[in-house]
Amino acid sequence: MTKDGKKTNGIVTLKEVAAALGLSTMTVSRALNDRPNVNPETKKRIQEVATKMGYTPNHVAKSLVSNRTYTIGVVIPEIGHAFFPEVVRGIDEISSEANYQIFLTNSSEDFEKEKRSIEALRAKRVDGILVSTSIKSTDFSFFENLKNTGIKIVFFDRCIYNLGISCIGVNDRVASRQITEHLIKNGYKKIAYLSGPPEVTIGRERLAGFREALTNAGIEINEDRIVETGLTEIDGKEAMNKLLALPKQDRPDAVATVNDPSALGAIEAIKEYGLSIPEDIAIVGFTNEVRASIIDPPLTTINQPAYDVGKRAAYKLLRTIENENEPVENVELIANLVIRKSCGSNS
Amino acid sequence: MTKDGKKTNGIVTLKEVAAALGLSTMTVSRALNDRPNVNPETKKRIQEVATKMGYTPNHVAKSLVSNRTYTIGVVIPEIGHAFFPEVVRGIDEISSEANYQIFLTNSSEDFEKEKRSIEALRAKRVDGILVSTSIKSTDFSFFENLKNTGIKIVFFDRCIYNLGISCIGVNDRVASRQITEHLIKNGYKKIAYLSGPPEVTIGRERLAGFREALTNAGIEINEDRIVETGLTEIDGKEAMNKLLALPKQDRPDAVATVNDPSALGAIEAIKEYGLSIPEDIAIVGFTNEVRASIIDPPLTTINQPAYDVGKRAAYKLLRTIENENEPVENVELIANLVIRKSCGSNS
DNA sequence: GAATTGTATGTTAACGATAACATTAATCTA
DNA sequence: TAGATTAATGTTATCGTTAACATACAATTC
Repeated sequence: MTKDGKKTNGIVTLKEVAAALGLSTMTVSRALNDRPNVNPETKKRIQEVATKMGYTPNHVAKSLVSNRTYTIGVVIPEIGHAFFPEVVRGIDEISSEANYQIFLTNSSEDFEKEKRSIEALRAKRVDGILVSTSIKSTDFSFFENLKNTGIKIVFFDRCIYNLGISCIGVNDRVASRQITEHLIKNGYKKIAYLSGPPEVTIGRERLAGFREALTNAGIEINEDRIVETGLTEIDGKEAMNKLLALPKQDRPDAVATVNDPSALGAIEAIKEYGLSIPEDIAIVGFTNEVRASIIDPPLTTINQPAYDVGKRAAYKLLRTIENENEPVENVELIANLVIRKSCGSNS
Repeated sequence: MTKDGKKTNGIVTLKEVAAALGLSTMTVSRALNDRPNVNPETKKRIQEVATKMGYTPNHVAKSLVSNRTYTIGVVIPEIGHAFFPEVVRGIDEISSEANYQIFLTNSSEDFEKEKRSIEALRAKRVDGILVSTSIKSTDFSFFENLKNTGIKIVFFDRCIYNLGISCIGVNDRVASRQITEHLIKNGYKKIAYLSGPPEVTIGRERLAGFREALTNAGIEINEDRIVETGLTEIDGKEAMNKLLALPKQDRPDAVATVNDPSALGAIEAIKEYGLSIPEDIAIVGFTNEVRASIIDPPLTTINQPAYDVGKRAAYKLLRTIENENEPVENVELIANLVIRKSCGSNS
């Protein structure tokens, strides 16, 4: 409290600025927000005093009036996967330009944490949410209910379809088919697949692309060579060890994987087993994360435009927020094949 | 508008729940916040109706009353550096446990963007800010003024000292000295250094550690072999090329670097120049990011406990927010030497 | 010069929630 | 059984800002 009985917690309010000037708060508000009908001289005086007093507008109060927070929530499943920080970089790029702040939450692939985070974001009245689902997000009704509360949502990378929610992803299925076709072109026949969890779109789509490639090439699919596993290095290593334990005639001569981390884990397993890449077993990844180009041998993979996914997703969400009639759409960005040595190509 | 003239934007308020029950908002508020003096039966009825109506508390309004947002701002200089996502993971871990949300902003090493972000965070009335400064954050008075506004701040990794602001970092100087000593122990004499920008603590401290090691060992410091450069791969490559262009007798037999990315860039330069590592030139990094262990040859480096830095920084900030008398402190976490092949050791 | 228009400013109510105080009815105390 | 206590609920004011309406006065119009 000051001596005249007014409270001061150090943060200057409009009212205090107004009192210092002998004006009403409304006039001060108008001046600081560049509204019309303020005497230019008054305005200048107000701005000077406001600056001198260290006034910062209180967006909490503004939000309460305007029902807009200029804040979006970003829900990612694993910040430790190099793909996601790049996506976040893209999201930040677009949203900071538009003067939105982002709440980042990391679910660590835990659906319960994901749900709690989203509840908290709702309570904080974010204007919209960008979501990449965890591998355990199997209860679609949660997102359906969420959507029915009226909050704007855009999925990215890992989407749930048929909910009337936009999705920004990559052409997973086609890219997966292409990289598999590349292995086939290089002469491999006994091609195995380290598949991601079927609960997420990327898991299903990439596996589907793999199957398409084999089927199109008339190669019979040996289900024993398709190993369902997780998305981490450790998962990849474990799954590869299972394949290496197969009888020699069943062992694959090439392996396609759901993503780079699992490919890196598989490479470790193959090396430890004493086999060489690509001579004994060829391998390809999916993501093109930072390690792909420097691993020995360099990993043939699919380049996923993570930064662009982030930009596009943020852009779509902002449009959905600001435009009542923004249509729901499914965007597939192009992920292209990056040929290195691990697949037996010599380029 | 509904037929009885009340507005509904889809989001249910306390007042609406109260009206539906024929109670006052206060009773409903008490019931939903588990306050005493509510009839257990009434409480149960209120909770049921609130759930049925899909009520979510409005934290914006709560914040206006309580003057607390349960929100912290995180300002990082480059989300593309693998170190920072790990730090963010640690921050998220602690803050989500304590029911705080984090605003993430990426300055891209741009001081102006950093300042704008911090202003925005202030306007959003975050309870505190975690900052790792950009390499261009040279105007210390900005942070001094910021601190004087009363907002709680904790620096991490890249700090500014003597401002009365806590800092959670690692023992950069000592670790840098140790890794240089390791090179000396391995018999190298003409040791060069790719130094980071002197504007950030890590740049100054690590260089100081390097100098200490040479001085302690009685090795004269050749200033031509200390190249000031940035923190990225490209910077490292450029700087290394300068060293490679020195007359042969001046060329270093070993290189220490400010961080792993610059070491990786330098490795590229050395390889392209046709020299081999560590036979012709040994090299060491600093960070122990994901690529360090899989590059050829594996990179000897300093393991920086990024995740722990994030946890400790978040913890310190929350304590500073919630405890009026929390002391200012400088915490140095221990970063330890990780010996691999690039330094000429055979372990 | 009365009526009109426009400019600069002020007043009141509202956003959604809670703190602080007020009321009512039931229960206890001596 | 009067008076005090407690439990359950309600009323009012407030957080910082802005929308909507209100006022005062100067400048313009006919």
